[in-house]
Amino acid sequence: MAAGVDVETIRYYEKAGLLPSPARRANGYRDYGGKHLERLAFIRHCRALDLPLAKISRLLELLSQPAAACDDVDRLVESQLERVRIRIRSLRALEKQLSALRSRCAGPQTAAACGILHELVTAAHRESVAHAGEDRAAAAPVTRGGRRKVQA
Amino acid sequence: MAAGVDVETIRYYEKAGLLPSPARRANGYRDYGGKHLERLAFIRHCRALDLPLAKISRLLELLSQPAAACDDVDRLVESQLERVRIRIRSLRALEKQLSALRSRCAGPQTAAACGILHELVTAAHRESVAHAGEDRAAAAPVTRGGRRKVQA
DNA sequence: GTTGACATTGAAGCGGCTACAGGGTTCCAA
DNA sequence: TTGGAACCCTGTAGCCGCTTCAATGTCAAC
Repeated sequence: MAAGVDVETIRYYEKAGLLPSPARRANGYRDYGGKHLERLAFIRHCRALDLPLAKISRLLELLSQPAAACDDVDRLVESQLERVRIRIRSLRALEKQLSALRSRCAGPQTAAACGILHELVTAAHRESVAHAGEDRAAAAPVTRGGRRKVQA
Repeated sequence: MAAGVDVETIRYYEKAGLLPSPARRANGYRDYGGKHLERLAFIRHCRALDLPLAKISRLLELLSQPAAACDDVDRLVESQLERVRIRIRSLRALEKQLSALRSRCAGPQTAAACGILHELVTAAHRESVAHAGEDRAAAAPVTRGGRRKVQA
């Protein structure tokens, strides 16, 4: 029975402690049983939901302790959902910018006349000026322990 | 003038060949000039558009060759836009799944009774069965050179 | 002179695989 | 029977775009 998962990925999970090491055949080949495959399917399903391996690990732990409380399962799903929504919002903003950018293209040009390149440069410039203003404003109240930035 | 970019990130760009090494002061400190800052701002703006460094590198190259043709600038933006749209679609599907999953939560439970965990396990199982069917179907015509999957 | 916040370098770590080198095994066909 | 393809093994390094760390140097303020 094929599991539909790349071998290297499985071995990676094994090394990472998400899958127990399977029994070996006489020749040293791994021998996966039903339990392994179910566990693997569970992992892949969770990965398809973009859960990080660390959280999946936690879920697997809970699965093996039926009496444990499951409050953080809900929290985990909730926070994952929130992450996904945030990512969608930022990608939508990105999409807007990129399609605006695309509309700057006026057909084959030289680099010097390229509307897209031109827009990228001026947008970058605008932003860097805005940043400088921000920093000047933020510098006044306290010298808080933010990460260091660069001087020119 | 602060550039709003983490120092380590800048050095990373320098090592990666995206930024030229700046002049040094007597004590060895880096001395950034206007050109550097502009170039840095350009890079950060492109990164904000989620362009990979390799593509940004290509754009910078074009910027320094005003006479070059800029056809691939358009293609680059286009393909980036396509990537973003695909990602949005898949994240929306994800959002759906996650919010369906969340609705399975019936308040504090033990792990054994947790609706979410339960759903995860059965969904994973369904999928693994579907996969097995797929593979059986795909195995018939030709043994094409796909990546190897696991046996149980 | 001592503290504290900056700067420098190089190397390692993150996540989640993916690829590759250098071998062994199994199976099928010529 | 031999040869080649297609699988398996182990171990290590690479990918991206940073981030973090350790060990050291420099500089301004108190």
